[in-house]
Amino acid sequence: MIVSTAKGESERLNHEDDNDLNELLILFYFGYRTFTEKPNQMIEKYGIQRVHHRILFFIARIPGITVNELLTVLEVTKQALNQPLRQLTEKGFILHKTAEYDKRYKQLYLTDRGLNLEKELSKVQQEQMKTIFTKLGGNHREAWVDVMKELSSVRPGQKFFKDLFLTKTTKTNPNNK
Amino acid sequence: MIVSTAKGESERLNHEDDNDLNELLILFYFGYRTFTEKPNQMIEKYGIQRVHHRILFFIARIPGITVNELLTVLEVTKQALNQPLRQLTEKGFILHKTAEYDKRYKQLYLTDRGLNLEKELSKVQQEQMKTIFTKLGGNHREAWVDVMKELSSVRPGQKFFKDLFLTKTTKTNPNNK
DNA sequence: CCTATAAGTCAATCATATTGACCTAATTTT
DNA sequence: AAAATTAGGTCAATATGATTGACTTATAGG
Repeated sequence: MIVSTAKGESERLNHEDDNDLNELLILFYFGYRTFTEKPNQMIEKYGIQRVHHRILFFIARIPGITVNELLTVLEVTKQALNQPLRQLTEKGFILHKTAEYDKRYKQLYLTDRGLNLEKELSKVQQEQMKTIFTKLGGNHREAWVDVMKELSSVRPGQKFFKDLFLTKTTKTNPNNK
Repeated sequence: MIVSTAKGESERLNHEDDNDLNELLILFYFGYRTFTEKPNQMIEKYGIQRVHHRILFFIARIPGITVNELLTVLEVTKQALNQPLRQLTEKGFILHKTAEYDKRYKQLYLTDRGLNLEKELSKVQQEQMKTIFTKLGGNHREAWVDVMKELSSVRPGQKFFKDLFLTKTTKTNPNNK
């Protein structure tokens, strides 16, 4: 059973009797909801949603990413990306420049407004997790991250992001052309 | 950066230089996708989706749960639950009995077919996570579960589930009436 | 010139979910 | 016994996020 404790001492629950593995779906379903709840509330007033936050997140980490690269990272179709991208542009959170090395490519960047919002959203999520890691102490952060990385690392979008990040943040020309 | 490793030895990444907290959204977004991918593929052939799996999951853990209780656990409206519930009944995965203690209540149960499917789905998810926990070793499972429980425990649906589980699995009469 | 690629768009459809209104049946309250 | 409440169901409209498929424009390159 998942039982929350008020006392710090009994923080570590009985992991033997208690079959952790029987309630994995609960941990992911509710965990994900908690993780996205605050950012969702914050962006609501701008008329944007989860998908827009994800887009801001990735453009923030790979400035100059192209449309095709972004949809490969997100593992969605261009039709799914097109509208939210246009909305973010209209609302002044992102801008795009035609690539000099190839005018077919559109490179995406955050505006100051976009940078500020993305920072706020990331900050809230980071502090929420930091609070938990601090409370639990020990190697909880490292262990949790290790497990989540194992899950993430098998995704094509994550792998593509990794490669992009390594090249785009170390070279001037985004496509090595 | 999130970088997967092939070598077991270098499994534990550098958590100091590497700012884990800067890529939390990636861990959740891709992690959740990996966790749900296999069950999604398995249930596709029955014409059911994620929401149906969640329903099967909770009925399996609280047999005899009523419709209102279930939608409180899932944190959705009755309109959102109604159709998938009907589909699961039509496809022979669940059945409902009118409660003897109050004929307004409909108690939900899995059929043998539903029980089998739910077991298969849970098994796949459990084995996927077990593989990771075994690979990483140490206290990775306990630590990961602790963190996810912290996130989950704040949700009203999780709290309600916890209470339901404690009463429904220890008493004959589901509503203590 | 031909072909491929990047980006955009239109249309139809699906899955998931919401708010709001309204209904029936059963139970509880007054 | 009548009135109010509760559990469950349903209809309609709408929103969000996504898909497949078809088609267009602009650019690049052999």
